[in-house]
Amino acid sequence: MEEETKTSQIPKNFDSQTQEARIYKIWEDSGVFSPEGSEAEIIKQGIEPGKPFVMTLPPPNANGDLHVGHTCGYSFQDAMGRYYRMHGRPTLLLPGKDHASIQTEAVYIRHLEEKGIDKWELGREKFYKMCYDFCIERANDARSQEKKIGLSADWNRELFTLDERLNTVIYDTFFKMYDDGLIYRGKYIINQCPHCRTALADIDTVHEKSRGILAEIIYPFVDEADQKVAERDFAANPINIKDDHGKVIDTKILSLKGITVATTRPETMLGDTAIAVHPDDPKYKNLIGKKVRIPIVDREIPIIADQEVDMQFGTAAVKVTPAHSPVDFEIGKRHDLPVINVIDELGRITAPAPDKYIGMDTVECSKALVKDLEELSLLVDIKNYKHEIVQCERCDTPIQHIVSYQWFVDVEPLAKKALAVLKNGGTKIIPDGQQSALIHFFENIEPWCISRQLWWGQDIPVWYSGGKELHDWLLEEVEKSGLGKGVSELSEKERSDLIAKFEDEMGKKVTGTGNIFVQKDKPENDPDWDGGPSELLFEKESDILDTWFSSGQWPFSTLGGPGGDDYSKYYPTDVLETARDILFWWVARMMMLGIYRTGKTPFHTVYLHGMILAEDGKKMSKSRGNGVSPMEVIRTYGADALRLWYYSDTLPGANSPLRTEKIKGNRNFVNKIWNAFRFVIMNVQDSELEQLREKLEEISTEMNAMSDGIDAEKGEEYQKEHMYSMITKTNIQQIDGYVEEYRFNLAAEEIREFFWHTICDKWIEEVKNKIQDLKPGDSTRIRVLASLIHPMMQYLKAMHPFIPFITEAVWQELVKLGLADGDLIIQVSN
RNA sequence: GGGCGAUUAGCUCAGCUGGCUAGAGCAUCUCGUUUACACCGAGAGGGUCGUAGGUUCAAAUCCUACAUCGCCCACCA
Repeated sequence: MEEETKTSQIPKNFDSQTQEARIYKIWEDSGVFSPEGSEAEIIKQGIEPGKPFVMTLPPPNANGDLHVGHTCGYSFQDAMGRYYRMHGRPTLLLPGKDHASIQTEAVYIRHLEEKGIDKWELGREKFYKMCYDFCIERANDARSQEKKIGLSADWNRELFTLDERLNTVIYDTFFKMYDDGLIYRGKYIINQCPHCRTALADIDTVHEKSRGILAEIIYPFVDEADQKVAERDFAANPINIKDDHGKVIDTKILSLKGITVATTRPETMLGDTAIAVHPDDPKYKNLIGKKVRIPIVDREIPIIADQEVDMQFGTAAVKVTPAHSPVDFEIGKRHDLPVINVIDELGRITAPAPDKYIGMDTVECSKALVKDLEELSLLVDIKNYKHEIVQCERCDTPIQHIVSYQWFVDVEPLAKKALAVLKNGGTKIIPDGQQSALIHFFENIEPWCISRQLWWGQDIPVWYSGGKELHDWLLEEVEKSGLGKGVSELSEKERSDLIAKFEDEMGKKVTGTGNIFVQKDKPENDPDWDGGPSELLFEKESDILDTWFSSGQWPFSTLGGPGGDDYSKYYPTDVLETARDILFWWVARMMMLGIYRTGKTPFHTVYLHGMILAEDGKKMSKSRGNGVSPMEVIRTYGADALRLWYYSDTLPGANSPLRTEKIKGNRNFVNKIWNAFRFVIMNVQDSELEQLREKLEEISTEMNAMSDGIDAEKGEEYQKEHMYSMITKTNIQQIDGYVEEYRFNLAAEEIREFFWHTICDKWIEEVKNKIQDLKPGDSTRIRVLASLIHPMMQYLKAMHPFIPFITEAVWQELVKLGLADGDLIIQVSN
């Protein structure tokens, strides 16, 4: 009768939906999510606490729900956290949320647009406030989802990347880098997204194949006498026309009127400042140094020689537009060419282009020019042409290369140090292949543009005396003059002369010196200004920082930065676990900024989990509608089932299609664990609990003392009693080894295999047979049961980091029976 | 153009530093209601480990080339 009662008390199936929330509450209440809490518990169990185990968790973007990639990361982070916590290390998993500047701004703008609200009408201040509230709300949602996967993070330390506490650290880095000359303001060719209306770092762009045109245009010689040279040299060197396979099928002789160039973007001719040819090209050799006239614009430009020009491509002569092509910008620098910018921030043609074209967008202008050139008989050819274009990563708008003043970080010296760390093993990337990729990235790194013309993000802590326009104007003048000094180093005379020139050119009165103040708060005075404080204008930098500038400091900013309490205890951190696709964006920056700011690499290991694909093997995306919400999976199969799938299937370096049937299989495994213990609990009589407890303790003591295996001399009975425990112990050691080597798939497989097919299929069946005829209270029965329960309980501990909910749920049942004590989450074994 | 990776059972994938008849989950087939679990158990079928060479006593595992596929980076007009 009693047996029946007990069985009916425990449901046949583990109901993850109701149980998980209850279990999570137990953990939160236990206080062990904080390193202080876990340390106290470790000490309480009489164990000397080990070195803290610390992970700063990748902050998800606070603009949407968690996706399967986020919960994948959390599963690995949590497994490591729980594992080391249960191995006596005070553990800190530090959570947060990322403001994700450009991405969130794009998301929020769309959100506003749906409500018919325009960003520009709203105004900066209001937009910021509303976006902030939006993020905080989303962050709350995200947090509750993080709890659902079982994340044992220290919520009291959670931070948002725009938190004031972080700003302080981040600005300190900015100031230090500025002082070290690593941050500078400069006029360079940048990627401009006309839709987002901001500059973008190279890494924030994507390259896509696109259909376009290739137009051949004649730039007539200024000196008609040059046609004679052309007549001789062009005829002697006809252009080969090739088919798709590179076979020469025809030849043609170039127009003698001038130089024929091929371009995919005719509109940029408005900003051309040279024609470049290869120095050894026999066609053009004798024309180097001569001049041609840009059609329509009527500007004379020189023919220059540059090694970059490919003699085999097109007409082997290129137009050079330093303002609108990165390659041309470099050529321009080498030959000291003027930079004429004819495209504005919105992607429209602007002065000094001819009036007719001003205001057109680039495609419109290109069409108009082609037509006009044709009328002038200067268009030789136009055909469809497939080529790669650069797009904004966020909105897919083709980016415009334009020249403008931006803030840059000279990352090269930082990359060198990071490279050294990678090469000497200070930080190891898993998988290996990605380590090579990162090395390659560091070896080829370019200056990082960190200013964005956006509203959502961190202010750049800079003030301009007399206004930004004046400063940038002075910068340009100083550079042109070749004085070789900065704006701040101008003599009084030089400065007043230049300012007078500026006032004259711009037709406005200057109230400031053009100096720059790198600080957070508005400066009170400018020592070089003598016009009286009331008239002094300080303009705040309106640009904001690239989001990766702050998230790149995450491992130490969250710990309070150098000098902070947490920093001294918990930095450098141990492992950084994240997705492979932000290796260059985030991991690279954390290494560079971390080493720069602290002198230490921020983590010894970077574990990159695989990318999760939809069941159809493609990337999950909203447009395809093949996305799967992790919350839905958790609701259906439970968090443990999903976690276990991650461990066994999302290997580093792999792309893993989500397999529902496997998750279902894992759910079955979770249920199997539940029922295995259900069997045990059902069999044990209340009257036997006392004896059983004693026996279990006895085995525990024996097992702790035992190191290399069972002592055969102790007899057969003894062996029987400890056999299961011994085998289990060995198996657990194997699993520990896997975890410490980050081979989670092997650990997960082993756990499944061992518990299901050894403990359940073999041992439980054996025990069933052994106790079949024994009466409750029989000492053999107690011994047999204990010999099974002991290893099963040990195995619960080993399984806990992977599948925390079911193991804790079972453990709590054992606590009820007095067979276990405390919470499984902090059962420390050393 | 450069970098990284993949190719193993019907499907999705394991297989670390080379070594017992190559594994798992799911799927398929046969049998089984034995008081933990049918979200179960017992068992079965199924692979010349992309191709061609090479190193070795021994290769899915190391090397070379090729083929196919994928991802990332990139300034060819």
